[in-house]
Parts: sequence; C-alpha cells; structure tokens
Amino acid sequence: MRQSMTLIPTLREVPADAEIKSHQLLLRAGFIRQIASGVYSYLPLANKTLHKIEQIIREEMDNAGAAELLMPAMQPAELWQESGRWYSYGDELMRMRDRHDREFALGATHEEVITSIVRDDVKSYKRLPLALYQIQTKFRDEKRPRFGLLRGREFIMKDAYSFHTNKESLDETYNKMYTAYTNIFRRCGLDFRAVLADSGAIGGKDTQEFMVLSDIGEDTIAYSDSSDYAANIEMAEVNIPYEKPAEEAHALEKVETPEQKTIGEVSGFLDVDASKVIKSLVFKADDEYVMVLVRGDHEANDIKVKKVLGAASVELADQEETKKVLGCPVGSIGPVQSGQDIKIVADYAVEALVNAVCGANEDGFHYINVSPGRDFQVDSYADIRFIREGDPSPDGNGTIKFARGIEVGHIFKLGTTYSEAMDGTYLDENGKTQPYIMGCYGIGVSRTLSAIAEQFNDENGLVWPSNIAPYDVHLIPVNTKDSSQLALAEDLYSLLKRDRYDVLMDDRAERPGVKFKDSDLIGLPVRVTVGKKAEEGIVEVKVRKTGEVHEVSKERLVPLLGDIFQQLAGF
RNA sequence: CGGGAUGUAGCUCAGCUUGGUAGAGCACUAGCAUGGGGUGCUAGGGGUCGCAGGUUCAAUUCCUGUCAUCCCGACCA
Repeated sequence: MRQSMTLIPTLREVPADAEIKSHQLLLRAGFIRQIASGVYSYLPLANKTLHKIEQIIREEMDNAGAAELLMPAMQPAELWQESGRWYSYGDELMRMRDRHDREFALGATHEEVITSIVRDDVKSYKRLPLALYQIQTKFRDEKRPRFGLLRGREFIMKDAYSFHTNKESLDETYNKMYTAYTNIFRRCGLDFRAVLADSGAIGGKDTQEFMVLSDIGEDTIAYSDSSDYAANIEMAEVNIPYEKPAEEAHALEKVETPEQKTIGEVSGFLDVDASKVIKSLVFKADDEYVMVLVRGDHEANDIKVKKVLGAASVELADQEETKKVLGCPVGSIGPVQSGQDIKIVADYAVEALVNAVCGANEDGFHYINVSPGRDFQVDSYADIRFIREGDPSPDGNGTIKFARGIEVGHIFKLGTTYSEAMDGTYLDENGKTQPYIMGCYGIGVSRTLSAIAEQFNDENGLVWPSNIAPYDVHLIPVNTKDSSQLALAEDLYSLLKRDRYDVLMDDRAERPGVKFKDSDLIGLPVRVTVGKKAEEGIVEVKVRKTGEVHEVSKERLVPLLGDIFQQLAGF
C-alpha cells in the first residue's frame, strides 16, 4: 500500500483524553479515532491488525474443531426473556425498540441466540458434540468506559459455544479451547497467564481467564512464586491452618475509644496490632443483611461472601443502612452482644483470635479481650477474605505474589444453565430427552489489539510483533524528488510484494525526519530506507525492535529480510 | 451511580478574574529554498468560543440549566 493512498493520520501531540500508553499511541499513530465514549472507529492500520489477529484466531479455532458462523447483533427480547437475562442483565444490556414497538437487545453475548439456533436443528446425540464460533461486534453499555479500546461499549469479540452430551466431552473441548487460546496469545507475542476465575453473570463452574500481564490491568492476579498456580484475586483460595495462640483468654472489657473508627485508628489508640482487631462489615445479600467478620489486617472478599451465602448479589451496605440495621454508626459495630437478629459469617482467621478487639455497637466504645466462641457466636466460619501477597500458595507450593492483568480471554464450562432455561434438548441413545451440556469461550479481539499495543512500545512509538503488525515492511524513499531513489523504491515495492511481503511505502513528499518519526510511531517490524546510496543500489534495513541496521544491495535485500523475519518469529 | 475535572481551529493550549463577538504553536493550502531524524522564509484558509435560557446597550467572559468527554471509586463475560 502506498501511504498516499490510505489514511494514517498521525499526531505529534498526545491527545488530552488519552491516559494510558496504548490509547495514546493508537491515537497518535493513526490507528483509531474515538466517535463517542467507549466507541471507536478502526482506521486502516487498526483494521489490518485486527484482521491479522482474527486470522490467527480462525486458524486456531478451526484447529480446535470449531466452525465459524455469524449471528445477528440485533436480538429479539423474547430470547433474553426465555433465559431470564432480559431482567437480570441490567442496564449493561443495550435495549431498543423497532417501529412496531417490539423490543430488542443489541448482543452483549450470544448464548441465547446460539442456543435457539442449535435447539431447532440438533435434536440427536449423533450430532454432538458441536462447537461454533463467530467474530463480531458486541455491545455493552458500560457504566464507565475507559482506557480506549480496553473497555469500550462497542467492541469486537470472538465467542465460541460448544454443545455436549456428557461432561467428559465438555472437558475435552474445554481443554482444546485452552490449548487454542494459549496458541493464539502466544502467536500474538503476548506475555500472558491463564488464571482461575469467577464465572460472574454468565454462570457456570470451571472457568479460566487469560490475562495479559500489565500494570494498567484492571484485574489482580495472585500467583505462586514456585508453582504454576495462578488465580484472579477474586477467586484465590486462602488455605492456611490458623492455630489459636497459647495465650490465656482475659475477661471481656468495654473500653472508651472516642472518635476512633477505622482499624488503623482503633489499633493505634489501643496499641494493638491490626491483626488482633476484628473488622466487622455489614453486607446486603439479596434482601438480607449479614454481618461479615475478618481480621483487621485482612480484606473481605465479596465474591467469596456471595458464594458462602449462596446469594445472587452481594454488596457492602452503606453507612445509613448499617446504622439502621445495628443502631450504631459504622466505626463501632461488632459481633458481641449485638442483640440484633443478624446472621454472622466470619473468616477462619477470626476463629483463631484470642483477646481480640471489636466494636461494641455503641458509638465511641470497643471491646477488648474478645474471644470468638466465648463472647459471640457465628453462623459459620469460611474462607471469605482476599489472599495477600506473602500468603502461602493454596496449592502448598511457594508464596503468593501479585501482578496486574488485562483479561483478554475467558473460557467457561456452562453446564445446562442455558439449555434448561431455553429448552435446548436432544434425544439420547435411549430416546430420552436431555439438555445440552454447554461451554462458552470468549476472546476480546479489540481488547487484545490494545493489550498488544500496551505491551509492545518504546519511547518512539509502537513496536508490533511481526505476526500481527499491520504491514511487514515500511519502505521509505527519503527524497521523493530524487528520481533514482524513487525508481529504486518502486522497484523494491514490486519486488517485495512479489515475495509476499506486506509493504507500506511512504511515498509522501515529506521531509525525511517526518517520515522516520512517523515510521517509528507506527512501529512496523522492518524499515527499508532508500536514500543517498540509491544510485549504487544500496538500501538501509532497520529492525524496529532491536534498532539494528544493515546496509544491503537490492539483490541481497530479500534474503536478508528472510533472515530477519525468521529471527523475529514468535515476536 | 457517587466524587473530581474539562469543553475556545484537526491537535496541544492561551484569553475569561476586571464583559466591547478571538489568539499562539503544530497541522492544512500556495510559492521559493531545503532534502537522512518532526526544515526555513513568505502569503493564506479554517472557529455559531459544547448547547439553551437569563442578566446587560453589549456575553467566549457573569448567572442558571443542560449535554458531552476524561479521571477516581463502586460496578462489570
């Protein structure tokens, strides 16, 4: 492609609205333009890159035995009403009405549509298992779109769905998808990790997320420093056998703690370690209020709380609700003699405390020498806190460290949630009606694009891995008024294209400095500069990633590029 | 949805406090020179100052409302 024939609007300055590197660079290098909050146009360079990523995905999905199809973005409300998600999905589902006032949703995901397709035409166990996928635009009315392509309201996603007659078959496909995903992200050059995850609103059990490691990631990964254990912090199990200290339990005592509300204030005021303080929180679980206890130096994990309570939704009660429920402001609540009829759930670490401190349910007072079991009873002890860095790894090997991650893929074993809700059934060998056992597998394609940009850049711009760069070679005639340079560049342009290189030729009548700066910003793997030595048939080859420079004759260019791209393979 | 901030040219911003209907740099157009790391000079084009009310002889500037965008948090396959 000649640069004069396409649209690559580079910017010298950083757009004020872009905070993170990938967003800034994708804007500056002319890949994307924002149309509305969380809504972007993919300009030609981004479009080419997306196609490269999609091609890798298609190859790997086909390898995993999945067939591509394309479903509608516009979906009738009836399907979502069948699954129940018309009511449960909330405001994130984009809804619309047609001219006859019929209701529709713009697809946020496609379990409903795929289930409706398959249930109509796959009625026999003989047709199963079956795996189908699509690459398509999804719509989610995010409360807060951010970070450019990383969290948009409209984005490109690959979503796959599988249908099975038994769990083993589901496991098999799930594992194939795991392998396919690993291959895909590896081929994209990404530094990533598969982690145990929470299944969230989609439902289902076993589920893993593929996380690109990055400081700007919105998720925290807890991983072991000496095994391959890795989990989303939401999920990471705390597996510590707490033991009660061999310490005599003193008599319970109420002490005055004026204006001491936070754990830090209380522990400082009473001169005890935060780990001796019981943190009491009130959660609203569906419609019930529950008191949750964790140690002062721990954080309650609402997802674990949700699971322990078997609730559909759990959120921290606000200060006023708490006051209403316990008759006492947030800073002084506690489990002792609460007198209120409230369910209490405590972390295992709390059970092992002796002579602890907790709120006295009276503004400005706390109890000291509190002993769980003696001074208060709980409904159950469970693992309900977030794991911390330095905790032992749940698999027993090593200690936990944290990293930040960008979720680019997620694989689920759905089970029969959707098939049962939507009557997706087949006849088994015995002629008996059975619901499909389902799996679903997603990749955020546009998010992957920006994760790559986030991971691969330097002070001069983007540095695309060779597999997914929009073009392979940036061919630059330094002076377009110099006929020998222009002639050689044209010659090489044809030559390289004949050799199946994807070439971008900067034929603009720009100054050399402008071309070089733009070239670095765009970040194609190899730059071929046709300059002063054009008359001798000599050009300069520069590798974007390493900065290494070669001067070669026209004849040696193709073999040299062959070597360079071989070296870059996998990057 | 809570908290914070910002809307002036394609981009980055100044002007507004103390009202008199707009500026800079970059980008863009033309010309001359230049031609290996964002070139120099000259001459140009481009803005209902987010939108709507209000105050005023007069509003980019003051007041009210509204919309949009970004950041933090909550939320989220």
